[in-house]
Amino acid sequence: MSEDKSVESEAALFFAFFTEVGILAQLSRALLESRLPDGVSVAHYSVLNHLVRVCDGQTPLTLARAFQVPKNSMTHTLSGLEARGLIAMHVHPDDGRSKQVWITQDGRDFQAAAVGLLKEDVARLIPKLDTEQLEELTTALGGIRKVLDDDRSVAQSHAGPETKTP
Amino acid sequence: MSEDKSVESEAALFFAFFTEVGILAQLSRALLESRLPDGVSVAHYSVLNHLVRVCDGQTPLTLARAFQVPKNSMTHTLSGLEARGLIAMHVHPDDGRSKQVWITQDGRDFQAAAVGLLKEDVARLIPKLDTEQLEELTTALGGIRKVLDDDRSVAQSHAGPETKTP
DNA sequence: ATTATATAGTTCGAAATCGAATTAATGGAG
DNA sequence: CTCCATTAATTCGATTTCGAACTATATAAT
Repeated sequence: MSEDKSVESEAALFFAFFTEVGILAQLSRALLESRLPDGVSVAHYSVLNHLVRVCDGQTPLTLARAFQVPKNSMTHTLSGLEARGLIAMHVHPDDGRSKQVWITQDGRDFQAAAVGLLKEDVARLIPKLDTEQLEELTTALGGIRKVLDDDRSVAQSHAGPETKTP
Repeated sequence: MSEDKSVESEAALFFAFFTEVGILAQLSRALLESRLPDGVSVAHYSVLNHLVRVCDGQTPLTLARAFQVPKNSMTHTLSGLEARGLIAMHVHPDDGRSKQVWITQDGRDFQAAAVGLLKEDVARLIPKLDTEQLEELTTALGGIRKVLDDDRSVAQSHAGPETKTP
């Protein structure tokens, strides 16, 4: 094998990798979506999950950065959750411009129930997957994520200073 | 290490993996989107790319399946491309219900130019990535994709018979 | 031939997403 | 204290996405 691979083949590999990532993301997203009750989107579920598993009391902007979405998208998602009584938002005690997002008991109950919705799917799929490989892949993907994430500060002419990862 | 991992930790790994996949997909998608000219979406670009790199003359439904999107979404994407003169659609000679999608010379020119839009990004990122690892990862992800894809036929109560992968 | 069923594509309405402009609050410079 | 630049969140408008209903062709059964 030639050590000095052509730029083209490297680029092709680059695209193939991200194509595969994109397809996998779409497949898993579609599966999750099909399991969620009507009116609750993947975005809703993800935020609720984050509030339970990481922590609540964060600001909308912090959440937007954590999920790599524009802050107005997060506003929309949060207002949906608030309308359903799954979260509560209060003015931030230290900064009148900002808010704190707290999960409610209903929100916790919902999240706990939602985890079970995928139980069957996970049980069916796990035996078909190599758990050890999955672990290695997760680590490796995390590394690539970091590379891309760090690069975002560098990427020229990408105007928007908003939406940066923590 | 215990051979008999708990279901919970396996499920957690499962979620961690797909979370990582989702974040990577969003990052790469956002980068691509920021490079495309105004009015051309990632969906437009992907279809155009497919027509050049795989083949044109396929039907909208075939394309929808290839991209894992509902057929009406593909209709929308294709009409955008047609309005820009990047593709042409004709009634299928063998089936009056169906159509054939052909890329135009303008479409080919556009696709050729678009590849260059990401050249800088690829050149900047490739040195930060392990090419060999990227290759292994792509293969491994493809395997997992296949597992998920095959599983879709099994996944109970997933009503929609439409949108199946070729 | 006629009818029923299935398939390809479109239309329609609802929801999600996001860039840009807007409003409100903060914090610093003079 | 006042002004001004900055930051957090929202609102607005345009686009994308998708499920469900619809139209038209095609295929099979009788």
